Amino acid sequence: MLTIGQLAAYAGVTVRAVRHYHQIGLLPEPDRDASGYRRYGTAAVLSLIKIRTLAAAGVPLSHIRRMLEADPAAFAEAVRKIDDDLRDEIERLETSRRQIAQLAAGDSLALPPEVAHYLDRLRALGVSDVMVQGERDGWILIAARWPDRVHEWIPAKLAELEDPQVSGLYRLLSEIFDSDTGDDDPRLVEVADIMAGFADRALAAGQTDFDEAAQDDLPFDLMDALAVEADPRVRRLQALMRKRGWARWTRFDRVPEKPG
Amino acid sequence: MLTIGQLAAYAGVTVRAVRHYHQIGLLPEPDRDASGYRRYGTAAVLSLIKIRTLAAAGVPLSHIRRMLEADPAAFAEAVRKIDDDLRDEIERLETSRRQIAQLAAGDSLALPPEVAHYLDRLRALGVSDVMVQGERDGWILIAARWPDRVHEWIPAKLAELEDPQVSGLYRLLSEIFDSDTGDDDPRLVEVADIMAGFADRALAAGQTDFDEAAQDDLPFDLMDALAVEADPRVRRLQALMRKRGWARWTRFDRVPEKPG
DNA sequence: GCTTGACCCTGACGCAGCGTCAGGGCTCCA
DNA sequence: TGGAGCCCTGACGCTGCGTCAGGGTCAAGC
Repeated sequence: MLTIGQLAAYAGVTVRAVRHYHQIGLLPEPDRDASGYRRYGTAAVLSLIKIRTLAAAGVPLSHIRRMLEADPAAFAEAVRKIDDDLRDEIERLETSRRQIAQLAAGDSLALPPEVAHYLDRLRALGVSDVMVQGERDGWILIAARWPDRVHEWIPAKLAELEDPQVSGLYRLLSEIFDSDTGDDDPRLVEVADIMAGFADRALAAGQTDFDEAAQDDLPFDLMDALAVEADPRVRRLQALMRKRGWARWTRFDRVPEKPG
Repeated sequence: MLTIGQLAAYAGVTVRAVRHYHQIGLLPEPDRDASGYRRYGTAAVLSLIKIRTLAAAGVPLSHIRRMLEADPAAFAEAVRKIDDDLRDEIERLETSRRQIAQLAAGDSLALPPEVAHYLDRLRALGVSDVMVQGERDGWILIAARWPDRVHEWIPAKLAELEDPQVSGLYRLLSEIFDSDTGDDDPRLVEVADIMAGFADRALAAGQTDFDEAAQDDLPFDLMDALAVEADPRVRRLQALMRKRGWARWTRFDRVPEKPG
């Protein structure tokens, strides 16, 4: 006859676990000896080993109870379900691991790798760190809203960067935001003119690279707010754009709003 | 400005989760509007998306807090550790899954597949179901004690079964246990003579197939008890073996005890 | 102006599977 | 005879929220 400590050691579990199994009725309470100690026989050892085996495989204790008293067919069925759950869980963890791996580089926290590449390209074109960080935050908002569509949009954005006018615009914005001027900086008007030009041309070409998904205004509202928080002169830019017939600021070079 | 519901929906978490993050200080409490509702800005959206990304990867919330305020080097280090943990966890689950797969067949619950094969061989030799089940339970005890060594011992046991005397002994035992005789069944003496013969020969040949590991008596004590519980006539067999100089019953054909 | 439904608030308990005291008794060995 | 190392019960703690309970608020339609 074994004590609870010997039983637990034999089965490779803790004493506390055995008592827990008693408490929830998974393992029957054995008889006590003269001093009130629990004493276990072989049946308990075998049961406990089976319980440990299933529990180690991640089977919930409530299922284990049912499995141990089930007939072979029901048992096999339960095993199949557990195996399916395990497969799903492994898959989930592997997905997490891939995301975590990308996350190692600072930029890609919560961002797919294509976006990180796009940000690198911006940096290479001479866009300032502050602006790249703003772009990154914007893409985090986009990726959270349309995680599956980012990989469609990024190539178009990368292609746009090949246009010297576009990259020039980004650099010009960088310079403005890096400088300490006020709302009266004349370069703001210059920027608005360029941007309105892009937007007009895109509209004429029927170009809608953020397409129907962009019906949802919220992400763009947030991005506008983000931009204003990053630099208050953006508010002036928004006003200038409105005067030129464009409602939002962040969406201007993505999907044109109907002028008005 | 977003309400808590809008914020949660945007980040893909529940409202309750957001409130929980406030409670543990992971996400700062925002300002309230006139009616006491929480109102969130873009910073909260970005934070929450990052938190969700890390949490979905299984990072404990307590770590997330530290990570979000860590410098890039410490962050990268933390990410590496998380990745290691994920790898270990995946490994563990895959091991579980392999065990679970074996467990689909009734016999192999808590048993390695070689043992299941050994049990099948016993059945094929005409050993009764009851005896095979007894053997199975014995091997569960063995496998729990020396999980790494079972695969060394099983081939020797399989080889022994090739000896017609051994398989004959198993069948004889099967017949006895299947019949309804008492302690005076003369076949018990026959069995004891055969077993003692095996034990003597094994001792002479210096054969110790359970070797030093078997210093630990407990598993064999349990197996003896198991056998007695399965059939009380085993007690008679034990007595007969003792008269022939062998202390235990279940270990007789595994490692010979020093006669005494 | 009033209702209705969908939000929001705080506070509190529940869940799984034990770990970990606290405060006591038993046993065995030197 | 004393101390180490077992055993006992009872109770709280941990994670990451889900889920009431018992309220107030807001926007829309009547």
